[in-house]
Order: sequence, then C-alpha cells, then structure tokens
Amino acid sequence: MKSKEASAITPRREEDYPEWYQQVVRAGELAENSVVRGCMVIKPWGYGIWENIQRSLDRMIKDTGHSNAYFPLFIPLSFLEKEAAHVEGFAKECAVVTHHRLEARDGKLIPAGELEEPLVVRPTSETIIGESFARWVQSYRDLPLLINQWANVVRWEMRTRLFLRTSEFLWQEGHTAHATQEEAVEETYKMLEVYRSLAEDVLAMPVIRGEKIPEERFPGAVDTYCIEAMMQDRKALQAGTSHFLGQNFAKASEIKFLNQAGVTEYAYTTSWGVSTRLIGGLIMTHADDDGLRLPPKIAPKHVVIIPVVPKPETEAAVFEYADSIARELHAHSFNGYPIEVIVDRRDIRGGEKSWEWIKKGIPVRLEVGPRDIESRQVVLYRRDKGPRDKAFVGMSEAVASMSDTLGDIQRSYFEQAKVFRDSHINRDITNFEEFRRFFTPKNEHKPEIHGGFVLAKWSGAPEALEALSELKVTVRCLPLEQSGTEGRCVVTGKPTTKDAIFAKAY
RNA sequence: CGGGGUGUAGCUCAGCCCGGCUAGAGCACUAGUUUUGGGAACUAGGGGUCGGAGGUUCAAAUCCUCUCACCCCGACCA
Repeated sequence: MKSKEASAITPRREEDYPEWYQQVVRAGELAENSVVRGCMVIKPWGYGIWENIQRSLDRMIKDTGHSNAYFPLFIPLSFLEKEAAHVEGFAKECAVVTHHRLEARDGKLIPAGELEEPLVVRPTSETIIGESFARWVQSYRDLPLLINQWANVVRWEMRTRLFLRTSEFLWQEGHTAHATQEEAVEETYKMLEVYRSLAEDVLAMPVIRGEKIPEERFPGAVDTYCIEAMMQDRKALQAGTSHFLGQNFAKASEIKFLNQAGVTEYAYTTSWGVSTRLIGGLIMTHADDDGLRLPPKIAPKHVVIIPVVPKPETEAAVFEYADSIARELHAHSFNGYPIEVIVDRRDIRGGEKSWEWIKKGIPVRLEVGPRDIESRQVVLYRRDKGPRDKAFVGMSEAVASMSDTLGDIQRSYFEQAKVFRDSHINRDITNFEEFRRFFTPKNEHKPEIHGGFVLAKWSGAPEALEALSELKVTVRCLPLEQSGTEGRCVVTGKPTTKDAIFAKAY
C-alpha cells in the first residue's frame, strides 16, 4: 500500500479553516455555487439535511400552536417604507423587480412593460404579512394569531459563503400578533426556547440564549433574542433569532383590534426565524478532518451497507444478505421514524465507497461480504470513532441495537461540542488589555485559530463599541442567565451588572 | 460603490512577459487487462470556438483597444 493521506479533507482545520469548510461542503456533496452570483445549488444530500431540520422544527412549531401559511414572494416597494428602521436595515440589500415582460430585439431580450410600482423580492415578510394580519384581526377574539411560513428570501449580500450567507436562502419565519405586550414577549421567549431545543436536541449544537444589544437588533424590533453557537474556529454563529416587535409593525401595517372594553388598540407582534445557515453551523460544529459528521436525527440516511464482493459469483448472495439487513433495519425506528438505510451497490472499489460515506458524514457503515454471510455477522463502523475502528457484530444484534447506537452517536456529538465550547469560554478576563490579547492572533497575516467567547461585564457605552470594532469583536448577546453581580465593564471600566458574551462572529 | 486580481478541457491550473509546428499537465470521465475485506495499477481513448468583439501581424491563448463575467480586500450582513 502506498502512503495514505492522513485525513480525507485537505487542508485540515488548523491549517486553513475557511478552505477546510469549503472542502467539507464539496466533499460531502452538500451544495455548490451556482452560475447566479451569491446563490447556491443545494444538492440532494444537503437538501435531505434541510428536510429533516424542517421535519423536526415544523413539528415543534405546530406543537406550540402555530399554523403554516404562505405569503407572496413580491412585496410592493411602498410596504417596505412603512417602518422607518426596517427600511433603513434592508434598503441596501434588496432585489427589485421593475418590469414584467421581455421583448426580443436584435436577438436580445429587453425588459419591457415597466411596473407602476416596483416590487421587492422579500428580504423578510413582516410588511406583507402585516397587510394580511390587519384584515384578519378585528377583535381581541381574533388573537393571538400564530402563523409560520416556510419560504425563500433574498438579501443581496456583498460577500457570500455557502450556507452561511447566500443571496437567496431558505428559512422559516414565524409571525404572530397578540393582544398584550406580556403575551407577545412570552411568545418571543417561547420560540427562542424552541430554537434552543432544535439546536441542542436535534442538531447536537450547544447554544447560548441571549438578548441582542440595541445596535445588533433586527431593524424595527423592540427586542431581539438569539441563540449563539461556537464554531470550531471559536468564532460565534448566530443560529436563530426571535424578535419582540412591540407595536412598531402593528402601527406600520394598521393591525388594530377592539379590546374587551370596546377600545381600539394596536396589536403586539413577534417574528422569529432560522435558516439554511443552520447547516453551516452543523458543519462547523461537528465536521472533522475526514469531513462531515451528521447527528443521526438529521442524517438523510442513518446506515450505509457496503457489500463486499471479492468474486463476481458471490455478488448475488452478498446483495441479498445486504438487502435483508436493510429491510430489517428499516422496520426498526429511531427518534420516531424508520431507520433509513442505503445499500451501496455501485460498481466501484470498496475503499472509495467507504471514504465517500465518511466524507458525507453518515453515522454508521456496515460492510458485509461472503465471510459475514457464513458467520451471520456484519462489520460495523461508527462515524464518531476512527475510520478504521471496526467492530464485528452479530447481524441480529446489530439490527436490534442500531437505534441505541444512533442515540449514542447523537449524544456523543453533543457532548464533544459542549466540551469544546465550554473550554473556550473565558470567564476570567476583567480588563481591556487582557481582552485585547485574547482576541489578537499571533500571526497577523494568516491568523491562526484563536480567541473564543469571553463572558464579562458590559456597560453599553457608545465608545466601547468602537473599541470592539477595532478588534473585530462584537457583543454576541447578553445571556438570559445573568449573574446580577456588580462589576466593571471589560471595555470601559464603567460599573455595571450586565453580563455579556463577546466574540468574533460569522 | 472605491482599490486590486483572474478568465485556457467537467475541475484545478501551466503556457502569455519575449507572437511561430497539430494548445498542454494533474484529477475526473470511457474501454480493456490485472487487482479487490479500507482512498488500485497499467494500457488505450473521448473531450477545447484559449470569456466576447474589434485591431496590429505572413502568423495571436500570447501584443493593443473596447466589452462582459467572476474572484479578493473595504463598507453591509439570518
């Protein structure tokens, strides 16, 4: 055997993290750049992950009383103008439709039929949904209104990266209207908790729930809450947001109702969303130098069976054995759904197949060959163990214990990620000099993986933001769990009780 | 929108500065042979309007002009 590569993905994480990320996406056949600038093609394996995220989250959204609906892709320009902060926030990144027809001229197609009012491709749907809400809500009896939509949105970003930031992305956006502020705030927290559960219990990605500082709020929101995750380069990823919009959008869209006292009031609204960015978070949380590692709860397939066929005449028997194991596994369930199995019958070399599935992150690989038929066994490999770490297991035992094995892998991913994150949260930094040192890479030109999260005091003074931006550090959130202790702001030294998470971010 | 860069095979790129035989390499793809329980080897093949238009020249991937697209840095960001 010739000298083999040390890892399936080149470069390794510590060599060049951004490039490693790209290579994992490519090797895992998750997505690729499309011919349209900033937009991605999500390939079947990547889309399968999204479908499973949808499946889990959709269940949770419905279990908390919401219903799905669908609103238009196009928003009249004038709608976006209704909420001042909202315009400000989104104006610079909107795709605008100005024509509705093409005319052939000299073999070229020229836009014609100019629209009276331009349409904006939705960057988010508060305003167009608000228009419906205004008509749907008349009485306090019509509230709360609890709506969600699965959709695509477009934000014309300057700099894009597959899954993390693309001009078009897939998401869900919840929009609710309530009679009282308390109820709307409660909704905001409730959905934040749903997102925490999705991230931690389904994606095995530990997150910190917190409140955004005013400068980081959603345009038009009164309060923005978020879940923040730590990637393996120790940078933060905002993985989901939940906004309390107060009456800002209700006033902009005239969402009014008569209360029990017969008085007209504006409703209180919320909105909340997570996107295909979660897949980027998933990759940067779990993938290693051999490629993707998928938590079983969102893996499109749980098990691949690789038939080993040393001689052509053994093929029929081996395939039959593989198929029978696949059928038996599929009859068992994991996390409430049938175990999904694929038998890889392709006529390529076994080693190549194995590595392909390793890079795609499938949780379990089973190899079966003529010898295994004899002894009624399988060779079992787990993605949370080494690529050559095999176990010979009796066939019926492997089938019976597969659900437990998958649960085990799910847990081990979460534990690993949590240990990693917690070991890179610094709680001891008390002054700006230490802070600066923590966030300054040794190698300025090609920064090594450095820093992490700093949990420290924050006063919110304007001059502090400038100091942070020089370091390219942001306040990720004020965690919901606050110590309440007196202290001094890590940036300015001003007295404060607020705890904040600081980090460089995606 | 400011500054820089790149367009040559499906992918990654060499060739350009200094113009010259039929435009190359690696990977990928096809076929055959030998292999096969962890990323195979050999042999033979297929595949290109050199981003586009115009110009200079006996001759242009190479020089000049225009143009289009994309990438990187900055401002912006689920």
